[in-house]
Amino acid sequence: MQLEDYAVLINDALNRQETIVFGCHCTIRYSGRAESRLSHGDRLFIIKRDKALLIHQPHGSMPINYMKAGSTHSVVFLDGELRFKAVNGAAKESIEATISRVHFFNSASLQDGEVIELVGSERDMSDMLYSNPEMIEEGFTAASREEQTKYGFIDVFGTDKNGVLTVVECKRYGADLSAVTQLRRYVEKVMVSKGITKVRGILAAPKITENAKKMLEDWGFTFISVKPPKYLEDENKRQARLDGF
Amino acid sequence: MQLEDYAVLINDALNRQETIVFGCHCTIRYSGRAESRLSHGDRLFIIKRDKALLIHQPHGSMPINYMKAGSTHSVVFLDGELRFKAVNGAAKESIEATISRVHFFNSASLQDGEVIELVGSERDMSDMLYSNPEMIEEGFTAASREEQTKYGFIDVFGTDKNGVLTVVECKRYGADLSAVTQLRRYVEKVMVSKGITKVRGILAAPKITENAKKMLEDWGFTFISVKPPKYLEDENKRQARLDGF
DNA sequence: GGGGAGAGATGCCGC
DNA sequence: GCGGCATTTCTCCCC
Repeated sequence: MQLEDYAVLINDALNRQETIVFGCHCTIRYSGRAESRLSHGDRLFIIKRDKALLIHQPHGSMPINYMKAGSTHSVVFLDGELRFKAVNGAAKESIEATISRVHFFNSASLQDGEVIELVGSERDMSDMLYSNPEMIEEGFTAASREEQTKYGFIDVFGTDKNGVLTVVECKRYGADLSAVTQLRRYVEKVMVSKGITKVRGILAAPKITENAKKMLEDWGFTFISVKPPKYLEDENKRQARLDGF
Repeated sequence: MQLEDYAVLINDALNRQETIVFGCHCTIRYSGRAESRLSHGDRLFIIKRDKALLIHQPHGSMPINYMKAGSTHSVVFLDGELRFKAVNGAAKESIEATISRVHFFNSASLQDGEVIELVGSERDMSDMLYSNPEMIEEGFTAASREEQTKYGFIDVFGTDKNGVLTVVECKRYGADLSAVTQLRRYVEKVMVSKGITKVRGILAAPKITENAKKMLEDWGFTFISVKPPKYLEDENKRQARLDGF
């Protein structure tokens, strides 16, 4: 297979809306929101049926260059090399690659309409706390859950055992300074909206950094250690127990 | 090629540290920080030489499941299907896929030691402002740039024409509420550290949301519209000018 | 389409 | 390793 033959192969596959994968030796230039150059090396190109483009180096998790779905791709053979060009008009972005060798190539009409089911998000965490307010604090009453209240996107909003309005902010990961400032912003908004000065803030997360804890305490807020729920893990544990018998 | 033959192919390629790509019909389960399930459909599997795993649906920019570099992968043929398993981090995370058909397969020893050159980051933006303080304000004097001052990671720190201490926070994208709270946090930290009450805050970004602008003004801070630098674009423009003659 | 916030965020750099 | 923060963040949801 000659290098120029891949131009036909790629353009045909693009027209057929196939998923395209090829490994090649190339240089790459990107221009758009930022700009980048990448000198000679082996990379993996992926073009999906929705015309999303991913260019990967042979290491690392993230694409080294990419373009969103709805882009326009073309390949021409010129001066003994393939000139690949991707353009996203809406985003005013473009990628140009000069390909001097193709190591392998494949394309196929992949079909997949499935949507992933994911458990353990922050939303699941706030659902859990809303349904089990005693996990927040003894005597806590949950009033609203991740609803667009006029106070903002508050995860859980309610009153403590003393009837004090309380904002609960959930983080599925370790809480940092920005989590505290976010909570602070919500608490201040509730205070201004309600015209009151006593509003509590609770940060619920698996853990919290030292600096964030200090800032939290400076503002009189409370930290509670909560992990996001994992149904499948619970299933596995139950299964393990059953298997034990 | 029989389905079971791919087990040998994949395991051999793993041992040779090749970059592996294959399209297949499968179901996927993930368990780790969160948990997920994905029912039958066609997907693209990528395993890199550093053992990073990416699983893509035939649409969208992001992998539907993934595992970081340094994972352990294995494939066995069982009950007429391929059982793929990836494990990482002392078995804290794992992906299991049941593959009922392989549409295509490729592996190759891709080599690439190049590092991308990228222009237009926030760092480039703060460099630009530090070197050209008149872009911030007439009469501005820049004292430090993105240094680990005892006040935190302040992008540009200096004094305005009246000698008032000023914190400049850069955003390469549109500034939002969290950008304002970040600036606020730095300003407050400088005020406490220096024991003074008059510290200015300037937010430098291409644009700012309406709510963020309101909060900024409530706090007496200033917004200036600055875009991140793009050398290549400048080059192109210069080239276009030259071509015009 | 803009705004706001999460993500199995990831990756980078500094201490 | 943790911490703090940018990212060509991307994606989703809601107004």
